[in-house]
Amino acid sequence: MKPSPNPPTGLRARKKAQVRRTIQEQALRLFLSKGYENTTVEEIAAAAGVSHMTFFRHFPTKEAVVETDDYDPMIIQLIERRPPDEDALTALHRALIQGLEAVYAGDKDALLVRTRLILTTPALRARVWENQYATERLFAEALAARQPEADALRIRVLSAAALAALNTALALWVDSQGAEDLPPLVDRAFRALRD
Amino acid sequence: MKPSPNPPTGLRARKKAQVRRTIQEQALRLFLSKGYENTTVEEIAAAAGVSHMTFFRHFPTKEAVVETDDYDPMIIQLIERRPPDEDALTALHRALIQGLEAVYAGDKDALLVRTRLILTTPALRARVWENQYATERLFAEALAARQPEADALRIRVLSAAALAALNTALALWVDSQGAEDLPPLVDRAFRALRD
DNA sequence: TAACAAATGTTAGTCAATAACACTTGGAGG
DNA sequence: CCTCCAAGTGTTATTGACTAACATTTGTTA
Repeated sequence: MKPSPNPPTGLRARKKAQVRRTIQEQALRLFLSKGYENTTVEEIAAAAGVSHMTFFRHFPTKEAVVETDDYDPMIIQLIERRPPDEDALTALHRALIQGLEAVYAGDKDALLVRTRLILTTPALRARVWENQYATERLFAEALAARQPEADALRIRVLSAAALAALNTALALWVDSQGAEDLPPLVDRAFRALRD
Repeated sequence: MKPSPNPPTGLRARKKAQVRRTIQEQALRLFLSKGYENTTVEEIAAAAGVSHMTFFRHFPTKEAVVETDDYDPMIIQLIERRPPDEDALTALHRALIQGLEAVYAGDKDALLVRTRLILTTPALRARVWENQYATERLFAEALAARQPEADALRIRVLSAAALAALNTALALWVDSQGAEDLPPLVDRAFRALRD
């Protein structure tokens, strides 16, 4: 049994990753040009030069092809590293801002395009919120690890509220076509939460 | 052109309402006994003695059959009637509690069963959140009507956070099997929000 | 009671998703 | 280098949500 701490790098694995990337690119291109609902999985697969079965072997659902890479582990780490005397809401605020800066710096335009697509497509919005339900619980766990004394209801409410603040900031960012900068919007959203 | 301020009461309308009710009852019964995913629309329709087309003429999707009657208008009214000098978050808190008491008093057990079904079924959870996206905006509008001076971002964040608090309370209520009372949980959730 | 319209049924589709089975090809050991 | 295994893919068939077109039943209303 191999330890396999890092992914395989053989030709086979490279091909697989390439197919996955191609599917994702073609899907995004088609969604943006003719809309999510008007694009069939069959079309995406054809555009990527594979069969629809290959599509579903790489992505469990049509929605999954739009999903962001999972930022949760990064944010969780950032939360756990906040100073233990820091208020729970502040810790969430700072951790989210730190994580966001990293993503935002490299990806800004792509992030805007994809976020707009998601927020304007009901099926994709629903998918995102479903993910956030899980994220909320991870946040709550991370907060509990920091402060084992804390009230369970309180940290769950604050986790949910923090994600709500982030979502609102994202919505306004998309509304402004990216004219406003995202991190300041998130700051304002958290300040609104604090009264 | 008739004003039609109240629904028609003829035999036809009564039959239609009856069919709708029967479909909803049979659907809920089947969902609870064999699970949402394991129940097909065809089965529900057969149990209600209609064809699957009639099902879809009464409910746009399979998920819609579980949806609560729309409480939004009531809550909106309650928000708008809060004293104008009251803080936005407090207004949301009081309005939600008032609306909740009304629903809770009459419906408690049915509410618990249906809420549990929804929270344990991913497809239904997603549907609820999609609705809450709309509800959030209605709340924000109602708050803006009360206080035209208020910051748009702030009232949207607070609306989203209020719904997050309500959701968390509902989740804990379901977790406790209804042993805890819901209104106090909502109160605690809002207090957590206020720091 | 005749005529209209609302409600439902029948039938035939589309599309997402899954399953079963066959095929191609990279990778590891001899 | 060759062989064999398994990962990756293709083909085909099926289920289930949902839609469209058209026919049929059944209140309503004049």
